[in-house]
Amino acid sequence: MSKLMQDHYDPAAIEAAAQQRWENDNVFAVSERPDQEKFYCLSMFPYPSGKLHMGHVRNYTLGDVVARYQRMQGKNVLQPMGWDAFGLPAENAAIQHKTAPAKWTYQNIDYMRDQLKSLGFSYDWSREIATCKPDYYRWEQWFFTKLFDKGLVYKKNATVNWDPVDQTVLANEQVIDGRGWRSGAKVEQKEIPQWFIKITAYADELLDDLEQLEGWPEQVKTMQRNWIGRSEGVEIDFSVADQADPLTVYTTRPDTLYGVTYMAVAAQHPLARQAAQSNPELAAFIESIKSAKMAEADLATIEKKGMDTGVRATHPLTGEQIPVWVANFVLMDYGSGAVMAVPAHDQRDWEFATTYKLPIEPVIAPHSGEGDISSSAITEKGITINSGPYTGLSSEDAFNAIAAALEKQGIGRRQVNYRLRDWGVSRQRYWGTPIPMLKLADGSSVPVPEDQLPVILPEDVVMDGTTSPIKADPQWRQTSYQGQPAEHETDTFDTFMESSWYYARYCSANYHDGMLDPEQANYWLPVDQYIGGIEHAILHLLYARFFHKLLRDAGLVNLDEPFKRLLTQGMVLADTYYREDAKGVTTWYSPLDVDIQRDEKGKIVSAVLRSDGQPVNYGGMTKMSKSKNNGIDPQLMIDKYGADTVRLFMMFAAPPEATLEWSDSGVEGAQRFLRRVWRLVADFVEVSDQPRADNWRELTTEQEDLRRDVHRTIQKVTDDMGRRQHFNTAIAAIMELLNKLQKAPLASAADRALMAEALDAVVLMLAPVTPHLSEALWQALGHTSDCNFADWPGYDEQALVESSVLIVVQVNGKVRGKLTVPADASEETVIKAALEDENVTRFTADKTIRKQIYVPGKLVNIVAN
RNA sequence: GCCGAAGUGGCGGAAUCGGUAGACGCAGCGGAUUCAAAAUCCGCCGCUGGUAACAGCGUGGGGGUUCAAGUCCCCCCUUCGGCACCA
Repeated sequence: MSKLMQDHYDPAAIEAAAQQRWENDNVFAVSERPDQEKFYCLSMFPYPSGKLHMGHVRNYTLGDVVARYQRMQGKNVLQPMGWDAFGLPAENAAIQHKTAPAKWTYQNIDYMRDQLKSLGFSYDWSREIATCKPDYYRWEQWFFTKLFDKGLVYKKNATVNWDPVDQTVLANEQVIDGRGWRSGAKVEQKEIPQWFIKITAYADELLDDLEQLEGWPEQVKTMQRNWIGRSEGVEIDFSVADQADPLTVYTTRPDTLYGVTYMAVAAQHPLARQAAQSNPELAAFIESIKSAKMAEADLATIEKKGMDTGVRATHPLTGEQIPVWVANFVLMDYGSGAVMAVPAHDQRDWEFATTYKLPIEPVIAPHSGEGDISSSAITEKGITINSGPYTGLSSEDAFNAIAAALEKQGIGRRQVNYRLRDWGVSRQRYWGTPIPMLKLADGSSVPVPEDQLPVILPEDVVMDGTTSPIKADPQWRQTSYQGQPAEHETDTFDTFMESSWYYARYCSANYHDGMLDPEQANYWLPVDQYIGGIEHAILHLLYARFFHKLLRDAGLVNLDEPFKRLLTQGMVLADTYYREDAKGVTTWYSPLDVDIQRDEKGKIVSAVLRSDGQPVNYGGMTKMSKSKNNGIDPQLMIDKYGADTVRLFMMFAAPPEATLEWSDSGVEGAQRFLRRVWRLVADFVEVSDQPRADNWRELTTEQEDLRRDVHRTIQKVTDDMGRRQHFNTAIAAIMELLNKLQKAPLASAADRALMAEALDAVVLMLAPVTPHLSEALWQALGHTSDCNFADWPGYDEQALVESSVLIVVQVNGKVRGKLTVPADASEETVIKAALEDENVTRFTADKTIRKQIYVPGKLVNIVAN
């Protein structure tokens, strides 16, 4: 008999062949088809840092599985890919390698594109975007000038976070623990003119529309709600002696107004500066706290410091004189840069008052009656005390009464406040989109006229390590505006700008007449499934949602939200191993270079470095990182096992949201399974010329059971992949079925028909995860259609019907027996049989039966004592 | 501190709506095949006791609800992620 297919699974050969066909035939390029249901599947695009890491592989495998599954559901699936190509690493690499950021970036893109192709992802490459190309960023510049015209852009001279390593300004949202989120350098304070976009104008909508996002994890929506931080309070004016302007503060607790014992202002507050002019001690103090870290995260943990300015404010209701302090925990940029302090009912104020021996005056009796003002503040609401005419009111009533009184006197206003601040988009970097603004001789700023866009960033530059090449080049800056000399803005945009609208650009990636082709954008949008790391839960996703609303208000798209369903994938971890030398210096070793030793039960007892046979310490499972040398290069794994094996392992080892622990032996197990699938098909193909039954009417009990298993598996895998997105259990179910199929006979015509049906289903169900293998096996099974677009297997309700069921019998909740009964057996019959079970009677013999619980088709519980 | 998620065999994980805890895989052990090895195949595999049938225990800890709890409620511990006194 001739060999119809190779009996050995050779991933390298079949993967290359499949990928070549897909590329040659442009299989995954799509266009709008109004008659077909569309599905837009998007994975967060990568920064082209050099090569793919496992986190990318996981993210893009998840996306590809979803895209391929939806394609097999008959949908018109768009799955694009591109490059978040601007960013600081390119500048650092350029300095290090004495090359230009552009060149480095383009080389990385070329390499990583090949890697993505070698993983078999079904992208429409005709829509590839690189954000550093003028035909992308020109529209971002254009849109910014439109926002300027609408009054949504403004410039302000503001205190900003200065990253001394990256030489750049960071938004507060981008500062983590007082350090730059990318460089890790300690952030300093600096005043620089900045461009801002008014995201706060959309705060309410960004908050309210979260409710529309039913396909988003609740956890992410909660984070965004907290980030926006809407609060309702009152703005109160405190008059200050010898000052025309009052000291204005915002509070959410006007009910505690009678408990104000001091005020606190920021170091940069005009009142503090003025007081410092005649008070050298105060000036020195202000100088000392100005250099301190000012990120909100750090404010929480720094030691609270303050000094009395000598200035006195007047209490708006009692007329009392209140000392004004300068304090290091008050931010000039947040609200008015001043707060009223109520130490009895605010923990921070309490601690500060305790430190500086300031009075603490309780004005609220808490509802619970608990709390001791000598040990901490009482923040609970209650009934007002010591509050003049407002005494005896509930906190809520006091809030309203005091707010009304202040409003009547014109010294207070009810106000909604947000934690969210406007988006500072200026960066002092070179490798970014030039901000399309011109500075005129009179110091004013105007947008670059539309016919002069794009403002092109020169790519052929030399980096000196400190100054941006466009800042260093006076020629580049010079231009004219309406016949007058003008200067280009030399700052560039925050790279979150590019990633805030790329999802929309993909819909008409090659459109030259505008930012978006609204017709194409409105066909594809919204993104039906967005997939990316949980670390983007706030910043990127909030900016992208904001940008979408801006695009909508510009008439470019017509929906409120860009991402319908969101999947946030967990990190990829690996084992860490290290040694510490005599000086306490730690060296980390790659898990690939370490051998594990186990005891007879398989428990790990020691680890040695393969090169010298000496022991190394185990440092636990942590996120793959360069610093711990535990990154596993995806390329090595693809070369060794093939893309399908890597993809299968990634999907099988953990559910998507959980962390994934890398395991070499787990990868081998994945490959073992694929070899078994291959061989089972090969064995079946050997008998493919023998007759098969053409109906399911005359099956034996064994054949019926097997067919039921096949259709149950289809049912489960369909639910797991589509609704639950638990790909690990889908794969487990397929593995389970394969174990049964391997034991099934091929002797009769019915056996062979059954196997043919089962193998078709297995190959198709695996296709989203292991597309190359499935394509090869689909052909081997005699199909001429394209596996990528084959119909997802359906299940036969008839085949699922079972004639008998297993009933668990419990006595007092403990399993004491199992019964197989006809599926249509009555409750009485089942309970009777349960009571007669030999092991059951052992536990009921000397007891009185009190109760019998019957869960149809599942369980009987006999309660006896 | 607050918010969120989680804690299950030697390991990764499963148990989807309160109904057999440990599916599937890894590791391990025993066997077959082999000159031998790899590969492959078959079997065992939560802990304790027992030849076994079976029994007791068991889902971070402690309480509770229920005929029945990994799942629900209360308290506590630990880990991870996010946030940072929000005026």
